[in-house]
Amino acid sequence: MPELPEVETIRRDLASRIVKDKVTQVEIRDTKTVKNTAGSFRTLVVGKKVEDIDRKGKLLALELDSGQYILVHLKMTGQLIWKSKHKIVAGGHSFSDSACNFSERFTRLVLTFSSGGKLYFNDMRRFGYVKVVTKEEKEKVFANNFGPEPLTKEFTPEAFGKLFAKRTTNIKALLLNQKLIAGLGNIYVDETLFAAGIRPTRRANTITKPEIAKLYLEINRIIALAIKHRGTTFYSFVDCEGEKGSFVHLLKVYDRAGEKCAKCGGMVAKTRVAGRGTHYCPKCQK
DNA sequence: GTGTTTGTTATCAA
DNA sequence: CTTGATAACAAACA
Repeated sequence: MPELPEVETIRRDLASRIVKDKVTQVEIRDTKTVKNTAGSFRTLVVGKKVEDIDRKGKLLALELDSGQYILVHLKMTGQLIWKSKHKIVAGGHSFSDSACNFSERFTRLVLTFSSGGKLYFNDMRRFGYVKVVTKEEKEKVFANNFGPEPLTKEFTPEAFGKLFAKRTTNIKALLLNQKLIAGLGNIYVDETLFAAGIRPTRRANTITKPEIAKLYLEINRIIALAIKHRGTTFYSFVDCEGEKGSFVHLLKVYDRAGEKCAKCGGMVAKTRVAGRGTHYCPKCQK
């Protein structure tokens, strides 16, 4: 499940590899993945150079030298894998580094670049998508669909605190809402609530000022730490070289139901909150 | 065959 | 208009 730290890892790695490179070929293997018609996607992308890669929350935006953007959302099982020229064996369907777990079984789209490298969009579940949009559309999506993002100057304690005042929804649903805070998903919501000692079921307007302050700090701390560890690999997340993220080893509650709580030695519980599997310590989290 | 996994949106209700 | 709650989607795996 790529959340902010995973998508940021991909953004950084991919930018160092494909910025200033030009798309020479587009291979659409699954038309559902591409939100434009196949013909227009090809026309809008082939011959264009990637100028930069932007991101908001979990959404990537590849800026083209045409001024347009390729929006890329990985949803649950999407992957962006880069194979430079020297890693591609002639024919393009097998790779010199076969030890890595790359498979084209779920490849939905392949972009070939001037450098000879190829970018693979893999997505087992087919929730993810790519979509070419104008600069105006990209800016509208970034502005309207996302609240402030952790670790940015828009994410202030004041802005964060305001979210709680009149809301009666549970804190977990609030943190998962991308329009309120950009980038958190199921894993990091469970982890930040554990770190802050708050139960996922607590109503937002019952969270105290000190708890909000603590949660604010923990969100920034955990997201920064997870980026440093190149994200969490659960099912299918890998970076653009096919490598797993190591934050999975630092998870305190996610997928640890029945194990000992790292703080109190009690047992981590699992329930369902906001329609999602939810992990927490009944003793530490009030 | 069944239940489980989750990011996002549609839909309906209040 | 805002907010909230829930289902639905997709597909593989145990």
